[in-house]
Amino acid sequence: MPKLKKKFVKSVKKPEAKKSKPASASSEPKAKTYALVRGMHDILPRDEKYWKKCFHTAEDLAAFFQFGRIETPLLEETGLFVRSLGRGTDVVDKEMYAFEDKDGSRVCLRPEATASIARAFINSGMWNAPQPVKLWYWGPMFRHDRPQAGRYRQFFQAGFEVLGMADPAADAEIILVAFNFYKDLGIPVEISINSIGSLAERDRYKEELVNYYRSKRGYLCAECKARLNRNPLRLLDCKEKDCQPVKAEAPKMIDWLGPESSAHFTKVLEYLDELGIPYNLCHTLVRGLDYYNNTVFEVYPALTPALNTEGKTDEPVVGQQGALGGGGRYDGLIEQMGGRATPGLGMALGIDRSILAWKQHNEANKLVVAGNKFDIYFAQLGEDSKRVGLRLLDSWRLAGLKVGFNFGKNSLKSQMEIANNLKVPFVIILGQKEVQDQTVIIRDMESGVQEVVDQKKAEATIKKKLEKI
RNA sequence: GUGCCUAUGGUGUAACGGUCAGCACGCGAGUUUGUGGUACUCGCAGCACCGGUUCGAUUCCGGUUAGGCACCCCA
Repeated sequence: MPKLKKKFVKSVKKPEAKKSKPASASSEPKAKTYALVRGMHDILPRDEKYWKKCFHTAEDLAAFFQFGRIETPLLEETGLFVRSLGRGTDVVDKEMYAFEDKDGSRVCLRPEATASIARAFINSGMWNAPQPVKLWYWGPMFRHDRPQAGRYRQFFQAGFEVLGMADPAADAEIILVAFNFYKDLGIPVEISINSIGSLAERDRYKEELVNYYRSKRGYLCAECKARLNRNPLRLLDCKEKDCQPVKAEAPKMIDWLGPESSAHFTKVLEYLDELGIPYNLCHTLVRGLDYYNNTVFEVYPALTPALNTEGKTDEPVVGQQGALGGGGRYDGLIEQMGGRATPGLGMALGIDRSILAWKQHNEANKLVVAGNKFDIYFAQLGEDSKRVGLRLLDSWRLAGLKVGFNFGKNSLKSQMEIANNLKVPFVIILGQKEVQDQTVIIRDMESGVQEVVDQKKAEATIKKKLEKI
């Protein structure tokens, strides 16, 4: 019987409820909604704590290592990247958001920032500044790649560049900054490092590599056969099983370094040893941008131990294909871009990816990143207490207190609930009575003890109480 | 850009060729007209889109879009 009743009530109620709603769905078609443009993503408040922490970590590192902040435009002349990154690189050939501006000039959204920084260095005569010039940046980059987890068409990079310093100490310093970024965030990473020598050395090595691979042509996958002509260095990237033995025996770049490059690389590694930064010598690490020489490195998330404890099959860890960050030396870039010959190097950290890896690491290890913390919560009752309360809130803001509040709530109960969820130690309550008496109630959330305090003394009282915790 | 997989409320998920698409979290209101962590009640919110098969499709098929995986490349 009760069932029937319920049914009956519902069937009567529902249509009525629909009618009473402000002329909606039934009568008028819903307005069109817009989806995100492919490869774009919103960074939502729920992720704010991660982004904030990343930014502050980068900012703090920049401050300590004395990098000055630089922000270059998102829009640059297309030629800037064609010249610096090099024709034939995927970034330039396939992934640029390039278009014609209204005056017919060819512009594009920056796919990376190093080229812009080289331009800015030259444009603003930074070679006259005390050397080295150390710069850092934070901002979105654009590449028209196929989106995947941690791979967006608009993505954020934090980058650090050192211009005007050839000393291998600079290489070590840059790697140290990258390493510290992850260390400070608590993301375990591995550094892969290699030296690709000078242009001439690299050319000689390429020749040798091609010769070697030609002799093994029969064992190679189709893709590698194509790479042999198109981009020999990429042969070293091949993941095809059959090519692995060939790869293992392949000549190594470091054996083809001249004495200068070799000494430079050795010193970089010595620095890293001294710093205790773990690294993997990676003979197959070559980078996709033309401007690099000598030291190149990449940062990878250290594989978290698989979740095999509960009989789970070792599924691949998702979204960990790419490097979190990477960089290297580019001694020829400034000159190539029309400036005075200036050595340089830098690296970029992929923030979106790093946060993804960070979240995965936290999830695997049951770690939680703290969000906003409040010292106190302010609960109000009635219009008068909102009016007075807002004034009090603002005075507490000036006093440096972090106060939670929600004037959209009218019941004390719901405000207490919020305060409880925020885990604040104290709640300040202001009702009609307190407005008249010019007092407030201070409630200790743990003990439940409340005291009435003069409004003028509230700030001092709260501060004292907070100190005791 | 190539190949493959996936698509259920804001989130995580369940079920089904056919009576109101279930649950949890969340959010809102209340039980308590000035007091939190529990409990209960009520409410909010969904079958991505377009087409086909069918008496009937959220379920089957095709396409689109989006997401994911591998490749490619890189951050």
